[in-house]
Amino acid sequence: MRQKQAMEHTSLVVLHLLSVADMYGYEMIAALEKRCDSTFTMKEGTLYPILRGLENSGAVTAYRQVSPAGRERKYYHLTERGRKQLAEETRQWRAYEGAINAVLSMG
Amino acid sequence: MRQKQAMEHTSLVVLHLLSVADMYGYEMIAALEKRCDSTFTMKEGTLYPILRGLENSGAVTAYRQVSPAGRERKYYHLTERGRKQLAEETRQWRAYEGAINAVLSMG
DNA sequence: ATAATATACCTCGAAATACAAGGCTTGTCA
DNA sequence: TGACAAGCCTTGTATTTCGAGGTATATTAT
Repeated sequence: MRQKQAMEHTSLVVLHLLSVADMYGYEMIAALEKRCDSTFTMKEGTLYPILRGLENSGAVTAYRQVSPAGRERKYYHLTERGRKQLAEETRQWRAYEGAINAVLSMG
Repeated sequence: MRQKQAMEHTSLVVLHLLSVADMYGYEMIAALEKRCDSTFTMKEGTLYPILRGLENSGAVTAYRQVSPAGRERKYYHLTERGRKQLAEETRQWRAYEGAINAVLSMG
């Protein structure tokens, strides 16, 4: 049975995070966990393939940087193309949300 | 490529429709199309397996009835168990919606 | 010094979901 | 008669997510 916690709109969320600041994978997972009060948790097995896809499609670029602590991190940066994709996915989310709520308000 | 119109929360929507009135499959598709202004369209290949699952799990019961026009229709009726499932799925939808919007309001 | 834990990245395979594309039957209308 | 709408259904495929691993380095506890 698939988890009910399923993320479903992963790329939208990832793109939005990167519109705020460049981030690395592990950081995104922590940021999400905090921001949505553990309503869902993005799993690494979900995130990293998504990031690779976004990189391949040109929505993000990546660069490696060593933290003060000495660990290497892979930062992702949103491109102009990525911003357009974010705008489009946000629009689609609003439409989807509105449609579900329209149905739920029936009766 | 999977459609962007994906329904994702099919059972929630179906359960809610049936909380308003007993309905048959074809009718649900038309009702949804109308209610959410064609934002998404539930496909038959999606709906009928869902209905079968809900029936198997006891969330709905089904009965056949012949319309005035003479065509046979399979009506679905929401059970008490189905109402509980609807309440739970609605709660989860609200949480999910809130969490996504919390992330989108960052920055 | 050594063990354990946290940070940080990644991959593979299984399970779930939705849809396209069909099929079947009966009724209506030209 | 033929075409189309109503109405139900199934199979195969593509996609998505996640569980469960693996690897490596730095910190902390023992």
